[in-house]
Amino acid sequence: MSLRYALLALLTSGPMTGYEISRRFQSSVGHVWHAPDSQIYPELRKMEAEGLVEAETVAEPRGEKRFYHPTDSGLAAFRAWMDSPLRYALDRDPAHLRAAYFEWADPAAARRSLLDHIDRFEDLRVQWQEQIDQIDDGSSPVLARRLEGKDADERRRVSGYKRFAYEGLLARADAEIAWAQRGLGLIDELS
Amino acid sequence: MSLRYALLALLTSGPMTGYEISRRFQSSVGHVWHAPDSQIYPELRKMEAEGLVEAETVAEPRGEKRFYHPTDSGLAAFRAWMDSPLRYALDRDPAHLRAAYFEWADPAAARRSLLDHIDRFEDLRVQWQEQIDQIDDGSSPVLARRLEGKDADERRRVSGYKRFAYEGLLARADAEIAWAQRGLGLIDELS
DNA sequence: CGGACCATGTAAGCGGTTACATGATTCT
DNA sequence: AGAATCATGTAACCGCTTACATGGTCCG
Repeated sequence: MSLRYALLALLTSGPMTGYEISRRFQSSVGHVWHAPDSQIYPELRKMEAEGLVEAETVAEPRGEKRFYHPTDSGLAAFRAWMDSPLRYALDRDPAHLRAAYFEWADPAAARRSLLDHIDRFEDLRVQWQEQIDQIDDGSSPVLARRLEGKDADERRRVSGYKRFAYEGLLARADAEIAWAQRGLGLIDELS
Repeated sequence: MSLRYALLALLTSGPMTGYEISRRFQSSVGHVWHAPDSQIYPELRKMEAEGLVEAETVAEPRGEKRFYHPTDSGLAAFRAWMDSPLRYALDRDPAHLRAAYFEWADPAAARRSLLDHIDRFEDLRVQWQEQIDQIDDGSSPVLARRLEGKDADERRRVSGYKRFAYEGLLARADAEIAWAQRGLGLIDELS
């Protein structure tokens, strides 16, 4: 149910075609709310049908393009969601589930699970750090558009919250890596 | 797809009736893989149909009870899962999604989101700490049954991995709380 | 001319959520 | 007698995954 809010969040940075949405989604808000194209396009249509977004057709050198933007009611829905209580997903964590029963795994396989865990979060860590660097040096196109025509205070707010979100992810990655590394030691100790 | 492995994990501690499974699930493996009764009972039937678990009917003072236990093929499936690569869920994190766009929220609502986040993880922290305490003082019935008839080395392994899993969750809770608290400061600073 | 990128999806299926439903037994 | 716990689900729905599909355009 948050997909539409993720899409609205993206569209508050400016009008975009469906394709731009799908690409920019991956490189920005998709880091906190993943969605494949096969979900994005149908959801956009539903949102259009419900009047949350609108497409404006603009003539282009060849063909024409449809630029989506949030409607007033879309912005209102987004703000209402921002002010509503959060709905958390229930805990479902395959890595910790498995770790709790490592006595049933081959020690080598248990080690592999933890090494995969470390790899995964190191990869994510790099991606998230890149996002933070882009926020800091202004090289994110979505954010740059979002900051256009804003005063210094608003810019600080907008960038500050993006940075804050990614810092949280980074801290999580560090915690996961540290945990998995402790686990490697534990396996050696116990097997 | 991990539900069945969570159920098998639970059943490796000893035979149980459906009802015992559903209760004990909540208080043990359910902490890392949540599932409601409405999912557990049908899944058990499917697993029975596929020969992963078997129920033994035992006469009781009044009526009779069906005690489920994993079959050899169930244990093999569980071990195979333990040794297979993990499948991670894609990132979908409503709290971080929202935090990244706090400039669209009323500052009071943003604060409330973060305070809810802190509450949630403090509650979870308490639950997880209780689990760790129960592991340490032997007061977890599921774990106690699991340790029956095992030698000291095996006991250390079984308890050690359970503890390790919960420690990871605890560290995560701490990180989430610290993050949200930083966020409260940030909101004050920026608004 | 061929490969990367632009552009936009459909369809089947499943895992999970939510709401609802029922009746027996044990405890106070 | 009434509440809590035992005991076991069904049904509708939906968000999401996976696999597949198609054709245009730009660049080297």
